[in-house]
Order: sequence, then C-alpha cells, then structure tokens
Amino acid sequence: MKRLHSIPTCEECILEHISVFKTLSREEIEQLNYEKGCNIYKRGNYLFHEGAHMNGFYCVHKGIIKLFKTGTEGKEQIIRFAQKGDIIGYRSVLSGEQACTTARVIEDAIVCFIPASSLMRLMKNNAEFSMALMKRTCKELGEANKFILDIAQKTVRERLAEILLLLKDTFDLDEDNILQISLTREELANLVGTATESVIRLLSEFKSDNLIALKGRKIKFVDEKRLIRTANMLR
Amino acid sequence: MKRLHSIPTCEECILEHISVFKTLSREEIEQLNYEKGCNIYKRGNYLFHEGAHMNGFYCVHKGIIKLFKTGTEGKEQIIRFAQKGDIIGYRSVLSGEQACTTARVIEDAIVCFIPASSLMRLMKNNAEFSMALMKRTCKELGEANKFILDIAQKTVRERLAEILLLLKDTFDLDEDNILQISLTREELANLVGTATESVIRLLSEFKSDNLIALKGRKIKFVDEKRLIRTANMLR
DNA sequence: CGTACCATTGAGTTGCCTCAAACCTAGTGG
DNA sequence: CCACTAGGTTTGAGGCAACTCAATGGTACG
Repeated sequence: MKRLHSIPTCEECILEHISVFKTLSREEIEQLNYEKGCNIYKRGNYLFHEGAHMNGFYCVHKGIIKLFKTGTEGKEQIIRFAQKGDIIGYRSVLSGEQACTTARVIEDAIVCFIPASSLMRLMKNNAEFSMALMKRTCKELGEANKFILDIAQKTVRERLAEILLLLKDTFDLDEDNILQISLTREELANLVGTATESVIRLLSEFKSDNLIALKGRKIKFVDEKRLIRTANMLR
Repeated sequence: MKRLHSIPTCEECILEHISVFKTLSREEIEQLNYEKGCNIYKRGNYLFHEGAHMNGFYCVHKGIIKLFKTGTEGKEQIIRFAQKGDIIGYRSVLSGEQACTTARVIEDAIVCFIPASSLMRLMKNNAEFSMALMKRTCKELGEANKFILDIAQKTVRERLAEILLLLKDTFDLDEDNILQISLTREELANLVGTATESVIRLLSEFKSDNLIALKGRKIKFVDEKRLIRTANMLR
C-alpha cells in the first residue's frame, strides 16, 4: 500500500465510471475530493479484515478486489468482487457493524478511502444520493438471496457454469472470447463454494465437452448457449 | 385474505413494535395511517409471488410470514421470516426490481400494505427514516452473507443446530424452553437447505443426544450450550 | 372413518470431499 | 544459465455425508 503522487480526482472518476456518486452536485464532489484519500494496492494486499471497525469506506478506481468471509476451517468464501466504480465497506459503515468480509486485492488497484463522516453528511443532505445508495444495497441483497438459493440447491457443476457466466457479465470477454479476470483454481472454488479439486475436474470436463477452452488461468468461452444450459438457468 | 373491520392504527403499532417507523413525525404517521391498507391472512395465504411487480410493501402487525425462493425443481429455500413490526417487500420497491421471493403466511397474520409512493416520499423527506431503513437493509445483507458462508461450508448437522438457535433468538422460547414457532419438517429443511428426511434424522439424533426434546412440531431446548457447540459457532 | 397431509424409517446410491502424490511453471539466487 | 524452491495445478483412490426413492406409520379434520 503506497501513497499516490497524482490522485485521481473524483470529478473525472465519476464521469468515467457509473457509480452512486453520479447524483452528487459539483460542490459535493469537490468536498468529497478534498476529504478522500487514495492509495495504490498490490495483488495480495488487504484493504481491511473481517471484524474490523470501519470508519469509512472505499471506492475502487482501478483493479479488482475480492470480498470474502472466512469459515471455521480457514476456507474462504468469496462474496463478491469490486472493480472500477464499485464501492466497498459501506455496508458496515451504514449498519454500524463490524466488517463482515475481508477485502483483498486480486489485480493491482488504486482505491480511494472516504471517511464515514462524508458518507453520513451526503446521506443526510442529498436524498437522491441516499436513494441511489439504497438501490445499490437492495440490488446486492437480491443477488445475495439468489446466491443462497443456488448454493443450497444446485449441483457444483451447475454452480460453476453459472459463476463462469456471471464472471463473463461482470468482467467481460476480450476479442477472443477470453475472460478478462484471472483467478486461481482455489479462488474459483471459493467463489463456487466447493473444493479446489472439484473445480479442476469440472473445468476439464467443460473443456472436453467443448464448452470452454483453457490455457493456464485463461478461460475462453466456446459454447455459451450450452454453458447456460449446464448452469440450469432456463428461466 | 380479508378486509379488516378495525384496522390497527400505525400510531399504536409503532409504539408496540420496534420498527423503522420509529423515526416518523406525528404528521408522517398520520398520513401513513391514512394511506395504508390492512388485511387478515390465514396460514397458507400468499402476500405476493416471486417475480411480482411490487407497487408497495408490507408491514406485519401480527402473525408470521415466510419469505422463500423457489428452485428449479420446485423446492423452496426460505430466506427469512417476518413477524410483528417487520417489513416485507421493500427491497423490490426500492431497487425497482421484481420481488425476489414469495411471501406466504405461516401463522395467521394481520398485515398492512403501504403504497410505494408513501415510501418514496418518506425516503425523500425524512433523512432519519432513510437512514433507519438503510441500516435495516445493510443488516439484512450482512445476515445473507453470513448465511452464504454457512450453507457453503458447514455440514447439515451444524446448520440445523445453528438454525434452531437462530429461531430461538427470533421467536423466543416459552417458560418451558419450547420454541414459539411451529414449522413442518419440510419448512425446517427448506430453511436449512437440505432434504426433509435429513432434518428428521438429525432432529432425532439431537434428541437422543439430549440436546433437544421433541413433541410433534414443538421443539424444546434442553442443552443450549452443547447445541451451540454442535453448531460450531465458537467465535 | 376415510382422506389427506405430514413424519418416520430403511435401503441403496452418488456427488463431492479428503488425502496424497506427482507435475508444472515462474521466479530467485548462486 | 541452471538448479532450486514455492505456489499452483492435476490426477487418482477411497470414503462418507447426504440425497433419493419407497414404504409405512401417525394424526388431524371434515
């Protein structure tokens, strides 16, 4: 974690990314820009740990962060990812609870820190911002509920297929249909909620079924339609 | 579902129950009272179905509602319960999405309906209410995340024990340590995320281990300490 | 007193996990 | 430049928790 020489201004950042901050007035943005801090984080760095008391939240300018909870045996369960424009840790600030996840960098990142007081002031004075943030939270809650259903009822095979498709929607493919996020097999397993070996076996099954192609951590989408079918996402 | 002759007023209701509405002014309560509707629902009745477009949300005055999602094979996954003072369906109103769960009555209920417009007006004009609702949502999100971890990593045995303890905290015990909510074995299974038969087998194991006592659907807590231990909730 | 729903028990199967060993790859330092 | 190491990946074998299917038993209610 390093201080930055040239901090990205909130103005350009908000213009660039779709975010809850779109609702802010010019003055509010200026003040935010003044109050925020910004740091560089390398892969493997932590932003905060589960159980931490949060006196502010983070906004990702660049890079990818994983948010996970740690189980009794030390195994991680990835809850979600955050990338450019996404905010992290606001849940704890707003609920007044400790952080319910750990945030760790997956791809080198530039992340701003916004103090809790700024968030509270915005919540109080800008109903539109309040509403946008509320919307964000409600969406996340809906996704969490959906994930509960999946993990409770779907097979690992279906879940893996679904996760791949979800990753595709979140991080896009390049011109060769290759997924633009690089995860270890273990991270994939921690996302699906299964053992690393299971992910490996299923991935190579998917490969021999010609659903995907593999090259190291690169995953290429070959037959998305059939992938959707194996994910059992017919509705 | 029946219209009520004597509708409970929001004033008495708010005084009685701890709820997000505690933040409302006298005038706001009066207006809410005027705009809301109220109905009686019998066990088995539906308030709304997954996928429904919500033009308002519900506030439970009495009774118990289960909120669940339905999987591909028709199996339910219970997401949460709602009882006196709890609100339902607000997530969909705020996110502008369809209902992500179905709401069905478990114990005969009296439930008020509050139009979306009222909610939006309160959100806009009362920052304190906004904040309280935000807090509620964030708490729920935290719980959902915790549930994802549990369901992904814990054994069915551990989860069942944990769910029993959670039910205890939510619905309390009577003077004989008997859980004050009556669920079918299937509902318990749909909550834990397992098969009905598994719940039955584990419950009778818990019973022969003297952790609980059973009498039909009544569950009596005998040895809570050891139940906590079998739930693996040491932290 | 039949019917419908729920609960229980048994038996058989399997998806997925665990453990263990081997292999690959990239980075490091002599 | 190559050996060495560490971290990640792959494959195999074996075991078991939990599921499915099926049959029976209980209980409540009209």
